[in-house]
Amino acid sequence: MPKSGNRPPPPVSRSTPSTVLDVARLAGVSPSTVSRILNGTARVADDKRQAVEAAIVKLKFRPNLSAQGLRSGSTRTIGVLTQELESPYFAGGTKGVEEGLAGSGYALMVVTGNWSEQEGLERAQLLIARKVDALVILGGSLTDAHVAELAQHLPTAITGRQLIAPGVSSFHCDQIQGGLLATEHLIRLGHRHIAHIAGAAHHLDSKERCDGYFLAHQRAGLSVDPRLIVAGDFLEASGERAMHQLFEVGATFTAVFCANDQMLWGARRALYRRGIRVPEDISLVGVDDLPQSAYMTPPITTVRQPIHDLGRAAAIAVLQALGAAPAQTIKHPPLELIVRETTAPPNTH
Amino acid sequence: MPKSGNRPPPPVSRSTPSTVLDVARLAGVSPSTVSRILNGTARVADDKRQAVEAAIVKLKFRPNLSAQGLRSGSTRTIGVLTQELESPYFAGGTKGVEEGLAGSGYALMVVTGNWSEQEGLERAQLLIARKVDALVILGGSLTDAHVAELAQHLPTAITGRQLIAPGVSSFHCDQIQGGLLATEHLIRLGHRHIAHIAGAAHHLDSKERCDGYFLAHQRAGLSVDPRLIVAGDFLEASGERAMHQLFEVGATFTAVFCANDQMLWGARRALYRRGIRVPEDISLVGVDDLPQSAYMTPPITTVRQPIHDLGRAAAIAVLQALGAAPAQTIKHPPLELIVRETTAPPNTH
DNA sequence: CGGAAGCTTGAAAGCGTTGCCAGATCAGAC
DNA sequence: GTCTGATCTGGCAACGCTTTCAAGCTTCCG
Repeated sequence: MPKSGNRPPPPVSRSTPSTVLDVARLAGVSPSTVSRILNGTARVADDKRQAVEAAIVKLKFRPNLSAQGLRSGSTRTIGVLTQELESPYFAGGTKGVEEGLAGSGYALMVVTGNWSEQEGLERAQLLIARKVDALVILGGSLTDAHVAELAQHLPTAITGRQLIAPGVSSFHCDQIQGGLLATEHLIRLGHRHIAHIAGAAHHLDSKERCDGYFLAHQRAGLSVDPRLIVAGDFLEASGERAMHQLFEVGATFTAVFCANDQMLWGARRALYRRGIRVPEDISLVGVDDLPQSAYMTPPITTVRQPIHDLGRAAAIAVLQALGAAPAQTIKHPPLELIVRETTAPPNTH
Repeated sequence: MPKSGNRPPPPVSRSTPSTVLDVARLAGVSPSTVSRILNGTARVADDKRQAVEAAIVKLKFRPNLSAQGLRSGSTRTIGVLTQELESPYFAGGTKGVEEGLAGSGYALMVVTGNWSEQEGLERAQLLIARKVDALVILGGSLTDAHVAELAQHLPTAITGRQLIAPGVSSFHCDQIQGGLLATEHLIRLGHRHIAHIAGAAHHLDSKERCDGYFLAHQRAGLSVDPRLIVAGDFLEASGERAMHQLFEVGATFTAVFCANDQMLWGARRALYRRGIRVPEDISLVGVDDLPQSAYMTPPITTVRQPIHDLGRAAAIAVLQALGAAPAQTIKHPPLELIVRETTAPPNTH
């Protein structure tokens, strides 16, 4: 049993921080002048400015954000609703938001919705109760209506879907295209029996990627064996389960398109368990290009999702809505197929 | 080029939220009474309480946190200093903190130090400037002195090191033990030439794990070839580099203890590139047991770090310091070896 | 029946900041 | 020398909330 933390830390005395009034007194000016210098609201004589700046340094003065918030109504905080901190995909999005906010003076308040509509909504409302200045929603279990309703309270940006509503910016990649890219790659390699492990049933992304899968087949004049499509929930375990299922139905296939990398990892483990080689026996393509995918064995072929850029774009969009960033159109890169080593021509023994 | 976000969202009008005064007026009482009901500060007659509660619901009243913060000095926010949002290890810690805070009414403000002492310190100070009520530091590039100095301003908890200082709780697992567990496992399997890919040079964890590695050898009466120790920085790329280096020096080894899983992933890719089998030719052990490690091929043998529990413990500790959680000793599980499939007896061909 | 004690309630001050308004200062023009 | 206008500065109120203080009311005891 580790013993750390078993004894309470010794208490400590903390000094009261200084206020504008302290600074004003030390500099021999009024609080208003200090405020003006702090915010650049008006011209101030050079000697006073210097006196004030010296006093600020001397007293280590930092404006009280609660007071500023109360006065101005702005907390200089952006709320982020994500699904799960440990999901590499959403972590990437959150990081993108952080990057987009860098240097803006805005801080991040992160809450998680745990993939649940109910919980996501509650947490988002918590964020609003805390008076965050804007909301960034990453992906989503929330309905469009909910998002629109939240956006009535504050500027909102959402990634992973297209949503036209007052006060909301949305950033989204066409996931049909993602399914298309992945499946066409497989078809081009010569695969004719391609299975699909789909994402969570009610998610738009799942549907779109599946549509892309069908579209690729259609364009190639290929038909799809419906037994080759099995549902997952975007998590590793479901991918593993799905892969085993695929073998149980007994349909033949030489490749699998997984609706995301995490499910692909699970599927890959199922294959490993069964002693089936990748890509010699079965090819695998995923979606997302999570950081770990490049380090899997073999490294994974996948459709890169610009999740970083989407997060950054969302951050910049709300900053713009807040007047804290120059208005200009925000771009992000498109989906891109990253060919690594889980795909090869089918094994025609 | 995706077109999302190219047009600014339509503006929206937002109504002003209601205040205690509105509630008081509607309920026919004074603001003081409303406050008393909100905070349970004093007994209030039942009829007034009901009137106030009805008014709160009717007006959808939510207390303004900035005002509360200004008045009471508490923002009901805990600052978390992490290294990097996308690191699965630190994401796990952050999640632990979130769990520990669940239901406490405190929210999370996360900043990242990017592995840098300088940046970490700046971000922590930002958190303090924002008047977070307490600080949780995950792992760390900060010196003990810095942490102690931060703790003068607010209750602080830190994971990943033992630190006795006024106002700080620390939660830590003995990493010598970690190195020992991993290396002894290898020795027990029969390995006699074990390489070590060490972590970032100035990190205590790196040193301790390396010490454990030596200790295990010493206990088994084995000597260590110093050429078998090569430094990394805890990131995947460094593990890959280190593994190639190991082959270049020409010393023989049949197993590698990697100071964390991420470097192990890199090392494993180097092995894959060289066509060397795991675990038949080379055994691999890591530390952390990141979620992805179980899905690598083959699944990774590693020393599980209870990072979740450490984060949760840290959260509870600061809650206690804040008087928001019952005082009791906080426990967390010890390090544990998870034997999966990257280790086997050495190949004695 | 008077007064002490206890309970509930309202008035008001103030947390630290900002922004309006008005006063002060100064330069320049007549 | 006086007046106008521009420029700079201080006073003061207010943001929404909590909390102290004291007043009003009830109850109970002598």
